[in-house]
Amino acid sequence: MNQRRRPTQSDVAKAARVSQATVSLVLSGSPHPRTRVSDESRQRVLDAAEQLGYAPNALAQGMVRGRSRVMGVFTYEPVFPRDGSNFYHPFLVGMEAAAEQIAVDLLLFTSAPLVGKRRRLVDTGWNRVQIADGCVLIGRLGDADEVATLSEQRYPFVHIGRREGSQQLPIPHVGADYVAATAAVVERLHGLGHRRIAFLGDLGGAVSALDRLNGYRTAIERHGMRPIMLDAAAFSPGETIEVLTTNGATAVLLSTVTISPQELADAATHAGRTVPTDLSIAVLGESEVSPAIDRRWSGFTIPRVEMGEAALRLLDQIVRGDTDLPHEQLLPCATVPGTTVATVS
Amino acid sequence: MNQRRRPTQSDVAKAARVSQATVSLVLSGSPHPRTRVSDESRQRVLDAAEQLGYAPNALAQGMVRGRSRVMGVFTYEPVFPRDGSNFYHPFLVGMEAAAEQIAVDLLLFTSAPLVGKRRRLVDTGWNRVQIADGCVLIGRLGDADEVATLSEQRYPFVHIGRREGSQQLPIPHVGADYVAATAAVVERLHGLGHRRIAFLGDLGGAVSALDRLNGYRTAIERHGMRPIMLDAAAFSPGETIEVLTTNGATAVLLSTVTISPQELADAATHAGRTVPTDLSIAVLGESEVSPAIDRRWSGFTIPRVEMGEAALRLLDQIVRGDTDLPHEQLLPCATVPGTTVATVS
DNA sequence: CTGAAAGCGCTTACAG
DNA sequence: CTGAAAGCGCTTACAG
Repeated sequence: MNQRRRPTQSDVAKAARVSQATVSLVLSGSPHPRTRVSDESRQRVLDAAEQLGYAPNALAQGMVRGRSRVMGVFTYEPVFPRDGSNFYHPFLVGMEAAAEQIAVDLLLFTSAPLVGKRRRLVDTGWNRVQIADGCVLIGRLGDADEVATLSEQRYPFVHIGRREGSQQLPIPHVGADYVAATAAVVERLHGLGHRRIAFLGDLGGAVSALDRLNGYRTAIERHGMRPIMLDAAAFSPGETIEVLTTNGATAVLLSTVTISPQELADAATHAGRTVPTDLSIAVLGESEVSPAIDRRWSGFTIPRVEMGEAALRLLDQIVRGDTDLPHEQLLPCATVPGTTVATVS
Repeated sequence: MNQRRRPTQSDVAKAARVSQATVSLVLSGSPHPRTRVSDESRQRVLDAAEQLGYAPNALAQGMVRGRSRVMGVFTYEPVFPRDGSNFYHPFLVGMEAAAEQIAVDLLLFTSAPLVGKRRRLVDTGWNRVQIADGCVLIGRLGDADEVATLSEQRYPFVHIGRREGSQQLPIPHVGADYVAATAAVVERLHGLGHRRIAFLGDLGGAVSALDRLNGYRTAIERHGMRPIMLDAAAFSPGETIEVLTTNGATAVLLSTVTISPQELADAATHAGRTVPTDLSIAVLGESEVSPAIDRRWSGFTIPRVEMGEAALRLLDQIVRGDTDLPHEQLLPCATVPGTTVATVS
């Protein structure tokens, strides 16, 4: 009965007594078409479209234009995990803001089932990905092969988080400048009189961990200090404090998911050292696993909202075919004054 | 150079020395096709597709099938507001879980710009909406006309939150059973000996508020008690306590965004009444504005994750053309024992 | 200025 | 069993 299908350009054309092509020209033609339509025809088309409630089929437009004005967001883990942790939220805040400005919709690839703990992009999600003009990739579990495949296929994408590619196939990404931010923390501590500053981190090999380590080393060496690097995985909080004391450290930079700042502070207290009077603690950004770090911890925060925004903007430029774009965009981290660093006593 | 376009079925056909139609049949034909392909051809097609890295163009499939396996999520306010509030998050948790199971992707309509404080669905977003097979609508600011337009156009959609339509055009929705949940709270208090139970709420007229009020009244009358209904907008917390005392209320149900449970409790303390000894307080679900309610408050919570899941499931059924679906699906709220109600003293 | 035509990449009857 | 053809709704040269 009322189950009428949506009107198409042909319907409008019939009503306006023009050709379907003319309708297309009037309703969704380029602003500077090579062919013009008489004002009379144009008006008839406009009226008919209005009257029929015509709206273009975005799928058909997307197909012929090769663009859909949809940007994909692929996360290797669930975007909205059930456990209430909320790692991706800030990125999405930024992406939504940017999406509104560049007028694109965001497609979350929720159809790719989790295999093990992560989603497979290329296998299952591959043909789905192409619904979008490009894709933002987020997550720690990113697979190098998958990313390489995207590159090879010249599919436009931007990775959130620093990521090394190859000379021929660089990986466009938006990251945080951990090197500078970590160096700045060292500078700050040095300015407060600290001369024995330790680094407690996951010395495994993640890019983001290495960046922090590099920033630490550079700044330490610049001031002729001796680096004290501890692998968080090797010690319990109590042992860590012991080692710090043995090394005469008056400050420690924390870059690990193994020990929380609170655990470390508790261990210090337990050992009779007061934070920050006897030991300054600085946190090098929220960890990805437990993003919520209280603002009272001194250190820096990762500019996630800005990273989300920048990633979508960069992706948009890539999709538009802008060439000569930098493959790397590093955003500055914001210093957190906090209350856990102080002048050396 | 390497700027090769993605291979199409025609490319595969050429490589496999069959027709494009045969490729379609092999690669994305229905499980029970009316025409069969010889095993030999099939294998050649499969090999060629593999070799060329063929993946179907989901846009083209969507167009010809009239389905895209994309479900839209339309929120009248930003999904991810910058202020860090997080109203939609639980719904998205549920929708993502359901999306994975029914194998659809989620399209967030972030391209519709905010007009004033809200997005316009029909104007700007209208043709975008149709990229999706159907759409989940969430938000307090829903416009009745827009929803009516969707109904008239027979566009598949599901509203989250109870919503009355008309006889001819009912609005499919998933809500929470506030009536039953509120009645249950009254029952609980009655069981604890309370005989003068007040209701403090926004008596304005939102459906969800009326539901709670109805549940309250029904339960109150069932036990022959006298209803005590207070408009939260009319009193300060201090005055509220006064009125409650005057009315001899030993318990109060809180259903308002005007006064927070904590404010009310503080006012009670200030007036020399201890919670819950002298006054039991029950909270009738998280408010939409400040969703985080501590579990220590007795009352109930809104099953948002489940609502998100149910909404997407219902939408999927509607899209599949399931007829005779109930237009309303009410989910039970979970009781929160809490520590703010006690036996009447 | 306007219409007929080709084509985007697919699916699905319909002939051979 | 396989191919040629039509068509989904659009855009964009190309003739009149």
